[in-house]
Amino acid sequence: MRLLLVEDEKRLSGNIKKGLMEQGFAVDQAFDGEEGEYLAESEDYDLIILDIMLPKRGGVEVCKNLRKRNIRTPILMLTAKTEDEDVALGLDNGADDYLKKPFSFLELRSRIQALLRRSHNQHLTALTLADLELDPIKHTVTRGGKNILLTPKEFSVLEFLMHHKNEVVTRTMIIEHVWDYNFEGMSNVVDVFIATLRRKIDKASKVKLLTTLHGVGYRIGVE
Amino acid sequence: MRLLLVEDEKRLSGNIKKGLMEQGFAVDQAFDGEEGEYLAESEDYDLIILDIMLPKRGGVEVCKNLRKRNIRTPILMLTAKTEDEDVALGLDNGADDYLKKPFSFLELRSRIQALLRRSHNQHLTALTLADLELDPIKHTVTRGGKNILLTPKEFSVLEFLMHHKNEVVTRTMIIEHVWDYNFEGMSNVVDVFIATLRRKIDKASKVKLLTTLHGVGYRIGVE
DNA sequence: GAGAGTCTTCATGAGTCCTTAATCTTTTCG
DNA sequence: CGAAAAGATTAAGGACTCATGAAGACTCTC
Repeated sequence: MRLLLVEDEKRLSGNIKKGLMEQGFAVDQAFDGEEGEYLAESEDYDLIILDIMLPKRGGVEVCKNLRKRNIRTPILMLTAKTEDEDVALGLDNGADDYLKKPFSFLELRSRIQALLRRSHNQHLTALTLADLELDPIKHTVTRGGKNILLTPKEFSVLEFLMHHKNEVVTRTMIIEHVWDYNFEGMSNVVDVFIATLRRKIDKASKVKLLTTLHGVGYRIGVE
Repeated sequence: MRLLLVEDEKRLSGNIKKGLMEQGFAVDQAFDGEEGEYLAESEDYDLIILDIMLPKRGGVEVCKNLRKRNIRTPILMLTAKTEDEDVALGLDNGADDYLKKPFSFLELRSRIQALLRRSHNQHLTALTLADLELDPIKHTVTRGGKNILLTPKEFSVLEFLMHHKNEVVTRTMIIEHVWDYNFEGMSNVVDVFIATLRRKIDKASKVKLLTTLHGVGYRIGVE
């Protein structure tokens, strides 16, 4: 799950990012409106968290511009208490929800999940494929009832694959959704993670779920 | 003892939370009806304090929806004096008691305790996991029959973990729930408390109940 | 306002995970 | 078939994350 956080207070931004990463989100940060808008346009996020008071370009304007260009990613606005009129303005200009500062992480999390539920409709429920099950809330994976321990990145990769079960997924798609945009190395990271996932998920079972599409990418699904 | 507080006036909500935490309750806050209902459904509380006038979804409706889904957690409604008809409506829809604003903290506390006493008589609430037992009413913890002395914070952390046994719990979740922090000052307090709990609970026993999920958080449960 | 108990921060060493790179295997296509 | 490209697999370092002891800060009680 990929998320853009546009917030200029570095300390707050860092803490939010940390909390969300613990939940398994990949988080990109922008520290002013211009940068935020640019990223929101060029990358593909599941959700945008947008502060209203921002250097260079205000949150409301960013929001408006994005909607104008037909980018429909859910937007959650952050506002200080003195910016009440801006909230209304933001909602008028295409924001989906707002949260007043200061807020707790619990609040933020439940807003995010509400928005994701509304847009994707799926990200909350357990993902299953044959006897493989991935529960994004409990953060657990089982195959045939047996618990499988995955590292955070392994979990994210698998989650992404499961969201696209029976579809072809390219390496670039995986990189773009699981890693944040700071990632530069054109390497075989993905291959390595696929290998690990195969070892942990497919090795013990006769039915192999992970298949390679030579020259294209990977696919998870029953043959 | 876990408690959900659904109240949109941030100042009032903050004060109530603070007072209740001093009494040893763990308090989660929600600031509108939607969020409150979501939390009440997904978490497991001993009591819900529910304001009637709420943004997005009124208290009466929340109450009704929860009962419809068979959630029987005791509900204490808060009402302004002008909302007399709503009180009746609320009680009809499954609320257990109400309190008129403004109220003193003493009043609130005695209502809460009355409700808790009533519900706890109906089903016993000690949390158990293998030979570990935590009694939120007596405020005691035993492992293998042996009494274990915990400080208040240690007790709260353990209680939170026990409510989510076999689930992954992130540091942020623990901080949010046990401490009255927002985001500022994420330190390694949680790590330290986990270490202490390990020493007091797991050290003497062969079966270790507390496990670390690297990069994610902690989990209590038998492997 | 001294002292006990509790909470929080800090520093260090231990441990795990991520990434890269190098080598081996499979697939593709002339 | 055989060469070249793509993929699989493994191992090692460096980066990041945790565990824990100890010291300092705080809080309550007397």
